Amino acid sequence: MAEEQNRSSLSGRRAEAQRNDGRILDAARAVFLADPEAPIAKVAVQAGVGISALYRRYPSKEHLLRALAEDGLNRYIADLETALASADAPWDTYVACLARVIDGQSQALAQRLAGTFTPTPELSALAMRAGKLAETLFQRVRRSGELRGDVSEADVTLLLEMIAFIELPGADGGAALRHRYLALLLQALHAPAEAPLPGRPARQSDLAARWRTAGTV
Amino acid sequence: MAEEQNRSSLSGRRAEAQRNDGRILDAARAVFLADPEAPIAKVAVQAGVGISALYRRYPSKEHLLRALAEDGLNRYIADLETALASADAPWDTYVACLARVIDGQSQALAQRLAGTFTPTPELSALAMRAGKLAETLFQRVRRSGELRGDVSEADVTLLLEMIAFIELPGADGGAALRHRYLALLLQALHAPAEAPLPGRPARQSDLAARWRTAGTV
DNA sequence: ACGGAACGGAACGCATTGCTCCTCCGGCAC
DNA sequence: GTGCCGGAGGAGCAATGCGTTCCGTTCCGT
Repeated sequence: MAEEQNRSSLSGRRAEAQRNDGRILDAARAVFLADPEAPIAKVAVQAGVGISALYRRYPSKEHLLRALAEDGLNRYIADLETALASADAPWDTYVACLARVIDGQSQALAQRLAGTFTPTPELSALAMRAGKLAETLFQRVRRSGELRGDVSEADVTLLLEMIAFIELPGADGGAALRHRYLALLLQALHAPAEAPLPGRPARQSDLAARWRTAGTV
Repeated sequence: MAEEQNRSSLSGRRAEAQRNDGRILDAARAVFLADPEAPIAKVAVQAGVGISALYRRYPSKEHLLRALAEDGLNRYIADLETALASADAPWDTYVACLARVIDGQSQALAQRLAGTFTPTPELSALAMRAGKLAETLFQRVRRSGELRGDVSEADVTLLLEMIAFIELPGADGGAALRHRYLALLLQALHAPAEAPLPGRPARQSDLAARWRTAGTV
């Protein structure tokens, strides 16, 4: 049974199928970013395809969500690796990286998807890898001395999530404002501090505790 | 302490009814703050009453939501009026007021309730009144010169909403962190600015445009 | 020309939810 | 004590929305 026809040069129906592949993921990203509990039909409409085109690729809604999460994590990891590979000043690199993360909304996606599906070991591994990279990057900035001393990495994570919540109707959906408020926050995070912050820094364990609160009874 | 049962404290069934009155609103606030689309049964459970006790007071879910919104707006207005009546320095007054607003979560409540019910003229009037008060307070701070010049009132509103999104499982639900991040933001908002912010300030019309985004196509 | 891959979208069954309604309980007048 | 009545509890109903399946259609590839 030698029926290998997986050539990269596809045409006609095959080409449409391949195009749809990407369109469906893009549509899913847009739809579930706007409403994490959106019905699957909305994704199909946004992608401009029928429902069956969707089910041909993903056996269930959960599989689609998992694919989306994996995609988002990979983008996030790519941003982190770019920053880690940069030879510029740590602080400038960090600022640029955070801006890219905010733009890509990978953080927002991960956060909104939390609890809508059960993670696979593969996804957990990806998440752990991303966490390690983020920590390395953070430590580098910390050692550079340009970050105020009384904020933790978990603090920055929460602040980023916070910014990702900003959403406005309109052409850019509030992207410009997200950058604006990121810049504002970064000025406050830049050493030296005007005054110490009240309360205790957030801890990583505070963040981890949230990955289970979705639909439990 | 003597059990000061006033005239209003009626005996038996009547007393229970009156207690339930407050418990239901408190329960509704907690439940709908956690999940704006929670079923009404959840409120009943949280309040420790049956469903009929709830329907005896509010003819429908929408009425309950409206009552909750009105309650939240009134708390918000009370905070603003307290600040406006204060004789302290404008900046300090403002800081204290924002802290109270963040604590009361009235902003978060209003935001999460948006779109779940159709507002009555009375509610709109209350909202307008709150808006006027907030603007007056903001202008006073602006004239005091202690606020960096390149942020608008809508910017502050969005930043407050942003902070209100911070939510963590645990005893205080993240209240301490909300104060922490409010303090951080206020340091960045305090004049003089380290560097001008990118982008344009948010406009009131940007905010107003969101009060309709519930079920748009 | 024909087999079948990919598609669109109606239809199905299930889960959830707002609300109603019947039953029961406890205080109060007599 | 006894019967009445306001109030509470919670099962049940009807409606709605959802994920998934299924079937008829289109059109590429041979």
